[in-house]
Amino acid sequence: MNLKSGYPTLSSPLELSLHKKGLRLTPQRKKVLDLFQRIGTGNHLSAEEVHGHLIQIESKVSLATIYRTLRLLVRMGFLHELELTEGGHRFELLSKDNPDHHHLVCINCGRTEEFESDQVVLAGSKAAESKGFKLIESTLNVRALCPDCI
Amino acid sequence: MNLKSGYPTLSSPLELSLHKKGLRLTPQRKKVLDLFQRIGTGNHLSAEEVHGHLIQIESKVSLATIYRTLRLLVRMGFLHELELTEGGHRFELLSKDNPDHHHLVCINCGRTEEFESDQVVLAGSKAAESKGFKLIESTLNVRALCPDCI
DNA sequence: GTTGATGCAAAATGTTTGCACATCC
DNA sequence: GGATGTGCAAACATTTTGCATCAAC
Repeated sequence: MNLKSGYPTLSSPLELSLHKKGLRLTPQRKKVLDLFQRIGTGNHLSAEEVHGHLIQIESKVSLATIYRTLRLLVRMGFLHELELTEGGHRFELLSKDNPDHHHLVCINCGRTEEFESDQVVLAGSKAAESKGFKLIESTLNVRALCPDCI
Repeated sequence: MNLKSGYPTLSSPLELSLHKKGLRLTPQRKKVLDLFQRIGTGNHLSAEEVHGHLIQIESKVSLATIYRTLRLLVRMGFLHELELTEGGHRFELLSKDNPDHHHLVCINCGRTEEFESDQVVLAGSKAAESKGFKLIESTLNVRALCPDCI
């Protein structure tokens, strides 16, 4: 976009956030966030999977950079880190269309469904308030068996 | 058992559960569960910490056995496994006085408070039901900053 | 040109496993 | 006595780090 003369280069939210902190927009960082935006909300990828996708589709990115980038994107609020499964954390895109939501995970096959619940959010904030804590986020993980695994 | 005349040896719940499955009551298993019962409900220990406690207090137990025992005790319903922190899971005693409860964790210092909420339990079971899943357990993790870390 | 970022390989964690020996029943 | 459990050390999986080189600004 805006490749030719005349049009100013639009700064992406990522670029803006990075520059605000004196950090740089690198192809690797852009590609990782792009990947999450391409696969959309509700997909949970591990670091290894992100690496695999990027390698396959094109460029060589090192796994170390993936880890560094994922942590960065979480810190900057672009991604959300999940701890649903054993063996490695997973990440998902965070956006306005994708507010606080919770996960229903099949402990047998790993199938994951998402759902929202105002009561849960409310219960979390009341708990935090009553103990004098400042709420950051609350997530409900429901471990269950999916229809196929019952 | 019932070695001497008169008084029958009381079998512990642990021993009963083990024998029911053809498994054995070993000093290591007893000591791990004893430790959790001694420190009581609401304390969350990592495998490494359990190992440390047992080494200190007395006997040599190997870390491998701790891992095996913790998994066993979870499978048998004596302990509950938590995934509150980065870097290793933690375990806590499970008992009647200690029903489904949730955790409020300070992401800075790790301080943990517990709380209960019927609404949360309800929201989890409704979510499972609506997708045709069979509920196993639901846990709300609230990430926050404690008063000292704000 | 400067500072921050990447890639590589090595190290650090946390956890599991194979196998010989010990021990519970 | 025979199956089960333990300890040890080695294997594994995931994540982090030191350092030389590279690239964004």
